Amino acid sequence: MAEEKLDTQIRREQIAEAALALVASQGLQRLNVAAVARRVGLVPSGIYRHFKSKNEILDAVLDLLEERLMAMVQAACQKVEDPLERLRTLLMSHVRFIREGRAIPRMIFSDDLQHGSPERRQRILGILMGYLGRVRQIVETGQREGRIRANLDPETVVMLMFGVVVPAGIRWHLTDGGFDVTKHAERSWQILREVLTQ
Amino acid sequence: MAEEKLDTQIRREQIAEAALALVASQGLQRLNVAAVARRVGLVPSGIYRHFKSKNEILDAVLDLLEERLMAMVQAACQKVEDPLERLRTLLMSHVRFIREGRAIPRMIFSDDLQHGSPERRQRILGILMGYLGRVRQIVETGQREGRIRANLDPETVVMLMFGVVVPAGIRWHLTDGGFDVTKHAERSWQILREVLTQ
DNA sequence: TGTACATCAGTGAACGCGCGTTCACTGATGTAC
DNA sequence: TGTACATCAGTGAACGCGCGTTCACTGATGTAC
Repeated sequence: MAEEKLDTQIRREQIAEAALALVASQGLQRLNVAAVARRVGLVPSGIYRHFKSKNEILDAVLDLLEERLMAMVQAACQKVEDPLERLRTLLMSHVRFIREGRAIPRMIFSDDLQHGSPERRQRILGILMGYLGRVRQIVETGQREGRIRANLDPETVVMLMFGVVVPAGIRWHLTDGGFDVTKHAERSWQILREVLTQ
Repeated sequence: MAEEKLDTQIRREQIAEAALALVASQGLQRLNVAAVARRVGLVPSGIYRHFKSKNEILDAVLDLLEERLMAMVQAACQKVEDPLERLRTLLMSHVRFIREGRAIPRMIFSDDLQHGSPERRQRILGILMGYLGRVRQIVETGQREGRIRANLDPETVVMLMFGVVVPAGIRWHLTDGGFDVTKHAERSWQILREVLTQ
């Protein structure tokens, strides 16, 4: 089945990526060892040469997830300077991710994950808070620079941004892509922008 | 185990309620026939006197869910007249539900459910759209009455409301109730209200 | 440069657990006479 | 009012499937001499 023997380092990456892709397209519930194995061209038991358990794979997936979330913020910050534009860019990145079926919000909201071990929930919370913290920094910078109204609670603003992305993702998935996430994000942004600046 | 023999009609209700409560407190993943049975004081196989399958139980739970969502809107409409106040009341009802651990948002967002049969996804989408439609009516009424800015897209407004509730629920669950949903909803509402009226 | 050996990724069969579901049986409840 | 019978909710044992995981074995790769 395997085309060639590969170093465990490489396989670990392949496996984590495969698992993430599976979660993205089919949800956590359908993430099973057999499917991951198939995707990397191994037999199920072969997975255990590289990971101790399915749980360990999930941890690796969470690492990937965190990496990507952070890269997203970083990219937005590098691309544009203005805080408002950064927020808008971030929003649009999320929209792109949703449309490309890349699991970011999907995992954080999954009940499955939320009911894993306390350590895992802690980890998820950490990823979420780390991300929200970075976004809050953008908001706070905007307030200091006078681009965003100073009398708004940054935390609430961040949650509102979050609230544009998540329900949109849910609806997009439920309708099999029949919900126009882009349009929704643009309209929501227009409204949010108004509140933030006015 | 059973304290007494009960009519299947009564048992069906008990079972559906028990299942809903389980989903609310522990998530869909931990919803199993044995747990439901324990909760109603039956042996697992006893469940099958009243439901053909676990899937049928899930359908009954969805019925309950729809009922409660709609009752929530209805209650808000009966309680207050002003569209803005209705929206606010609705928001606060959701907050209460989250805090009381009643599964409403939890199920609609569950990946598990979203990857059930196409019929089930259709059903969930139907429930969601039915609910959002009712909320949109409130918004549109507000616009006709001049209480809400007419140049806002009602659909987007509804999604923003949705966006206040969902992420709050997620964060509340992740932190085991350590996130102040009420405060978040109040602050969000202040901001939203500003946009809606101004 | 060639040979012997160690390492380790990959395989397939088998195990075991959780869990939904079935089935023959029990016994309480309600009805017919 | 009492007795016989039918109905049907409840039970416990057992089954079967999915799936994560283990294990003995294979064979390719790379290293030592």
